[in-house]
Amino acid sequence: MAKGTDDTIAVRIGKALADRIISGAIEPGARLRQDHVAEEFNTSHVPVREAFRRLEAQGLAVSEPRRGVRVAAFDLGEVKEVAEMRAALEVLALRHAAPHLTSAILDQAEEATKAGDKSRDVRSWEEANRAFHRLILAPCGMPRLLATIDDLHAASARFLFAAWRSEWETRTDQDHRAILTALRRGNTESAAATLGRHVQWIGRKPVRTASGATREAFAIVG
Amino acid sequence: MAKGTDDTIAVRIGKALADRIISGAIEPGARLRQDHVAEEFNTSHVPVREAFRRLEAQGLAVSEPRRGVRVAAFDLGEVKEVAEMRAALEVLALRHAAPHLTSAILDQAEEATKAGDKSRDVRSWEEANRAFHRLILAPCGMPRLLATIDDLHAASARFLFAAWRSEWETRTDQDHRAILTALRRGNTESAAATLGRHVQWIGRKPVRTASGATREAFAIVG
DNA sequence: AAAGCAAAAATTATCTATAACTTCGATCGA
DNA sequence: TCGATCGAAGTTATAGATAATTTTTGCTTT
Repeated sequence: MAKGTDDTIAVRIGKALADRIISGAIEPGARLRQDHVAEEFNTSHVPVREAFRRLEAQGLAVSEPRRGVRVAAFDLGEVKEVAEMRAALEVLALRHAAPHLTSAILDQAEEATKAGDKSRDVRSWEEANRAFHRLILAPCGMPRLLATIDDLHAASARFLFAAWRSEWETRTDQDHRAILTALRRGNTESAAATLGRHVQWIGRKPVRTASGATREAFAIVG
Repeated sequence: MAKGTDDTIAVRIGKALADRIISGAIEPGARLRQDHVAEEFNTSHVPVREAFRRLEAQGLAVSEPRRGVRVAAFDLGEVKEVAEMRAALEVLALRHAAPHLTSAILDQAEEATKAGDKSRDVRSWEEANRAFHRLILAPCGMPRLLATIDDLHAASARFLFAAWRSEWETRTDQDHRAILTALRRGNTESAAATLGRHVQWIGRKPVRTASGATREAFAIVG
């Protein structure tokens, strides 16, 4: 992944912090102190503050005036919300992308699906899954829509990593295959319907908490 | 409208600039120079830069590293894109809001519709229209969805003001009435379908350019 | 003239310094 | 002992200064 050595320090810090928040390296609710972050990245706090504004817009951090910014908390409600927004927007994107999909693109998407099925950890599964979605949606040529979907994918990944912190069992993704088959046949509506259902599937999984009790964890698995 | 005297200078500048960009007071493509803005608002450029990041996230400005930020340009393609995103997301919001709609809310929405029909200028029509949509969608209780819709409304308003800079003819909004009637009857699907069509209606209007020629202007009118 | 180049001016991005506000803890009084 | 108040430490927000880059301008050359 290009680390973008040419973009501004603020952007670099923003990406680094986003990565940590998504991966769960920083806990929801944790305070992000500008001087500390600045010191870590060997900068002043000015670019750090700009990075915070970006994270805020992505919904990864929340800021209260004069009281600093913290990593955004989330709950089942937000997981559902993101799932439904993704369903609505990805279906829209797919309808516009479909006429521009080539068999080369669909082959790449199939490769991504296979890579996902082979993944032994969440992180690489998420990467493959995201690649699949991006491949079949990007040809829609709607930049604003794609940017919004990207932010939603970032949120989804966060939910996923929070629930499946370490354990992951390989599974074959039938939905992806069904979507590709429909697209190859030119049956856009069927592909869109499957995609819409697919991204709203919310996986559940019992998780041990620090106190030893078990609770249910939720995440979008698609 | 609350000017939010308690929020940070960066937020205040962001709102003020957003207002100017939306109203067309600053042309698409115009450069936003941080020192000039800072001087105008009697501040340093640090909060100005933070405001720029916000505008960037909203899609109202674009920034190139080391080369400053300019007011975002837009074309018919983006108007269509925003219209379709609004259709997808507002329909989603309405489906969730419908069970929580009270007749008090619907009465307020009807008032907003009447205010829109009476409006003699674009600005007040836009305000009434936005109020209508917000009233019937807010009860969905999905903050992320509502925030995204708000940004799309800002973009819509910009397109509208660009096309209908001054002239405006009053018109009665049958769609709004049909939506309210369906909602009062508890027919959510019918209301959603009408809303989805409604926000995708793109108005066209001949406009004289500076060079004297006429071109077509486009905007979402709903 | 037109194109290319170079120095000057303007502008962005960052750093250091300062002021204002919050938070936390200790002390005092009921 | 509990609660409130005051003060110190920590943190955020903004200002002012500096370095680096881009844009502009004017000159030179073809």
